Amino acid sequence: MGFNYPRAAITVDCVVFGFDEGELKVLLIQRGIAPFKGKWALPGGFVRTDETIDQAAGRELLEETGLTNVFLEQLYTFGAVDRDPRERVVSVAYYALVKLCEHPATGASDAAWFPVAKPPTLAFDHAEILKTGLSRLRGKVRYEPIGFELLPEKFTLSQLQHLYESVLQTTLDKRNFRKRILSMELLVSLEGELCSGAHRPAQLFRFDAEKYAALKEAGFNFEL
Amino acid sequence: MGFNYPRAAITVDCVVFGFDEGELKVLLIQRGIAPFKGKWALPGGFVRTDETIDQAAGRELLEETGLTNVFLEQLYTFGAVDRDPRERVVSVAYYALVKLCEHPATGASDAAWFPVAKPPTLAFDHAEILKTGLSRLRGKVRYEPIGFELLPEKFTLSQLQHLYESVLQTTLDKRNFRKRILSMELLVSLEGELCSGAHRPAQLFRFDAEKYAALKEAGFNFEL
DNA sequence: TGTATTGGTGTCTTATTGACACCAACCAAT
DNA sequence: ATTGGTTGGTGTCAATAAGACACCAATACA
Repeated sequence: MGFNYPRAAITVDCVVFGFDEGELKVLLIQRGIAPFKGKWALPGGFVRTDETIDQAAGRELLEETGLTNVFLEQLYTFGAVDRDPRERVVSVAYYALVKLCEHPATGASDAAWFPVAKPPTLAFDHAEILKTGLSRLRGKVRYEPIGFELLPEKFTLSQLQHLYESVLQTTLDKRNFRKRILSMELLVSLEGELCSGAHRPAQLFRFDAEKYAALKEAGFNFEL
Repeated sequence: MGFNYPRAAITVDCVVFGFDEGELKVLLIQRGIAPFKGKWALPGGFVRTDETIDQAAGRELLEETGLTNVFLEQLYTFGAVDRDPRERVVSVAYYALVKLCEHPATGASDAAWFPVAKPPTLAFDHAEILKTGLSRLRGKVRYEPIGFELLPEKFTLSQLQHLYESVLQTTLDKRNFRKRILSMELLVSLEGELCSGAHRPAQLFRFDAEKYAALKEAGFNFEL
């Protein structure tokens, strides 16, 4: 049964997060065609029959934003009957985490970064998808070291703290934060490499992904 | 674009968990038709164009197992190209938690409960879906009070502890477990109602869902 | 030279976690 | 009636983790 029924189309949509100027941002595309022409929307498009859904998400991300080789994970599937005014479309949403500093150009001229706190009016049910993505990011950042996906390879402890404060919408004690994050021994201090500015230079660190993988295998749990 | 492409079919599949005889179980259906005729599979079927995916999951669960009014939540969407040998089928998987004691009959005669630890060979990629569901359940049971969905309305603290031990694959200290679970004040002691047997009778409790909803609203987090 | 800005550090108090052992109440068998 | 088997129910203490808290250092720029 089922093979002769009219079929829904399947799309992917990507909630692309970036962190810049101490603020969490989302990458949106301005639609050039109806419906919702001129409105901002999540990058995405139709899934082809010869590619997996994961592949479709990666492909659309590359085509629409120029981004590749970024953290990309399935988020949730949205299947309300009327979510697309044209016809039945089921969308498998993904979320991506981008090292914004290393991908400064968004590629497409119709793409722009918006603060997640005050996005423009979005097409389709993309506001709901964004909200779901944000909620997932907030939940996951506390027990998986995915925050590093939003920072450059080399970062300072202050940058990391500000990232967490921004994502979790809270403030953290500097000494306690440094104590906890360093006690996990997942950060490698890049001796001699400093970050300068109109103030005392800061020590740069990088996240040791291999060490984390090994520890995780052995039962270690990252937490906050 | 996209509207004239050949389209994948969309199905739902449900990982239905139950708890019985101190063991976590999953409800499977023996397939009566090809492909995988005679093999065991997760209950599921095609999504109709006039229903949401959530509705499809609930409907298929009712049609194939007779279960209704149970905890049902989206799990993950599986979209490998060759996961169905007939043609391209994308499946949105759900997981359900059933109070097995209160739904003793499975309805359909081709349905049966299997221990999640040693399921039979499954059709399609259902082994992977089951694995994903189990992993989700293990993760979620620790920070959301969903374990109660697997127990009768009235239960003893020992039953609850055995449920957690079974799901989390660990052993828990009786006194510490009771101390923690009671300290949350989410269990209502049903005075005078006892559970008898060939031993000292046990106090029955029920989970106070309204109180949990209120506390959660105020920022409370259930944990273990 | 001094002022503004961010970087970096340790202690102490309090709260949480985790280890641990015994008696109680019932049923069943003798 | 007594005994043995089985599960129910309870509190303390030690170790660990969490959280509050303030000052000096290094640089750029005026």
